[in-house]
Amino acid sequence: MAQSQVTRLNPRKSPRQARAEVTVDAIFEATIQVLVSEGPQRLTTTRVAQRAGVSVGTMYQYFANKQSLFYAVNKRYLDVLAEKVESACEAHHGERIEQMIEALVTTYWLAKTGKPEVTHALYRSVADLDNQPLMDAFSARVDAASAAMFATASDTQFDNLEGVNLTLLTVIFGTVRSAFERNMPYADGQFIYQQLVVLCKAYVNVMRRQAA
Amino acid sequence: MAQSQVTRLNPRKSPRQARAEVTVDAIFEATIQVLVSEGPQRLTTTRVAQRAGVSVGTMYQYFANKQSLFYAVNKRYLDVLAEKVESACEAHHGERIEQMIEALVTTYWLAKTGKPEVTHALYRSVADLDNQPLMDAFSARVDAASAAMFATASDTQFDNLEGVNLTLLTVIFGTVRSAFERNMPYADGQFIYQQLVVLCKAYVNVMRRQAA
DNA sequence: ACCTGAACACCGTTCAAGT
DNA sequence: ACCTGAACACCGTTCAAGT
Repeated sequence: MAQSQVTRLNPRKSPRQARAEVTVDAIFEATIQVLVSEGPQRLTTTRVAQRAGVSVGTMYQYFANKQSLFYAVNKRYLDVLAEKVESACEAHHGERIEQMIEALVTTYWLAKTGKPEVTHALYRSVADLDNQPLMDAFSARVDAASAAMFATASDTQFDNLEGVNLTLLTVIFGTVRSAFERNMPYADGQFIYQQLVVLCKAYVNVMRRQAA
Repeated sequence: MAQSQVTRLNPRKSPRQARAEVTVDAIFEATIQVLVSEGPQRLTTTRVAQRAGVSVGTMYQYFANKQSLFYAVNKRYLDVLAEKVESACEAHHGERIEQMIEALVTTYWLAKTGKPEVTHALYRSVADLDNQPLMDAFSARVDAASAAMFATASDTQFDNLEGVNLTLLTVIFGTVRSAFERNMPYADGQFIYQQLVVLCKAYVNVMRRQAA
C-alpha cells in the first residue's frame, strides 16, 4: 500500500519536449511561491496552475494529485539538505570530534535558517496552522514550571538559569518529536530516551557553576 | 489579525443547557476519533458531525470553522501536557539536578508515547502527509554520511558509534525544528544554536572510549 | 506530444425553518 | 435554546476536444 502511494506521488510522465520541461519547472516554482506567500491552506490546484501560467489539466499530466505537489517540493528540499550534510561530513573526515560536532550543527542550522519562510512552510503541522498562540501559552507555562524547579536544585546553581532552561526544553521537546517522525522501532526509541537523559545531564554538568 | 483569528477559533457560544454540553463533547470526541482513524486529510466536517451524531449545522453553532476543531483538540492536548509537566516539576523541587533532568525527560517522553496515535496525528506536518519514504531516504543518507565521518575522528573512538550517531542526529534535527516552532527572536535562536554545540560536545565527551 | 477548460463529485459554510 | 438539512460557492480531478 505504501508502495502504491509513493508511485502515485511520482511524476506521471517525464517531459519529452522542451516546452514540457519548462511547464514542469513553472509548476514547481509556482507551488513554492504559493506555499510561502499564501500558506498551505490556500494552496489550491487552480491557484498553482494560474501562477504557473498553465491550465489545471496540464498540471495533472505531471502531478497525479495535489499531494504530489507537496511531495515534489519536499523531495527537492530534502535532496539539497542531504547533499549539504554529506559534503560537510566528507570535508571534516579525520578531524577532532569537537570540530565534527560543530560542523554538523552549523551546517544543519544554516541550511534551515537560510530560507526561513520555506522551512516554516514545510514545518507547519496540520494541527498547528493557526495555533501559534496556543504553543506560546504552553511554552510559557512549562518554561516557568521547570525554571522554578531548577532554581531549587540542592547541588547546583547556574550563572544563566534562563538560558539553560530554554535550551533543555527546546532540546527535550525537539528530540522527542524528531524520534517520532523517524518512526523508529520501539527499541531505538527506548535507546534515544536513555541517551537523551545522559546528554542533558552531561550538559548541565558543563553549565553549572563550579565550586570555588 | 492574529487576535481576530484566535477569537474566531474559540467556541462560538458556550452550552447553556445539558444537551448542548453533551453535543460539544460528542463533537470533540468525534474529532479525535476521525483524526486518529482516518487521518487529517479525511477529517471533513460532515464526517465529524456524522460520527458525533449531529447535523453539520449544529457543529457550526459551536465551532466557527474546521480549523477550530483542530484548535480545540490541540488546546486540550497541550493543557493536559502542561499540567503533567507542571506537577512533575513541583514534585521534584529541592532534589539534585540530575534527578530533575531525569524526571523532566521521563514525564515528557511518557506523555508523548502514552497515546502515540494521537501524538502522531497532531505531529504530522502538512508537507509530510504521505512523505514517510522521503524522510526515510533522507535519514539513511545523512546517517551514513555522519557515521562515516565520526568513524574517522582523530581523537576519539566510540564503543557504540551507531547509537551515538543516531542520538546526535535526532537531537540536532529535533532541536532546530523545536527552535523554529517556538518562533524565537533572533538572539534566542543564536543562543540555542551555540548551546546545542556545547551540549553535543558534552555528550560525546561522556560517550567516548576513555584512554586506558 | 502537449495543452485546454467545461463538467462532476465532494467539501466547507450558511440560514431559513423547525422543536 | 438548540437542532436540522437543503442550498451555494469553491476545490480536486477528469476527459473529450483541440494544436
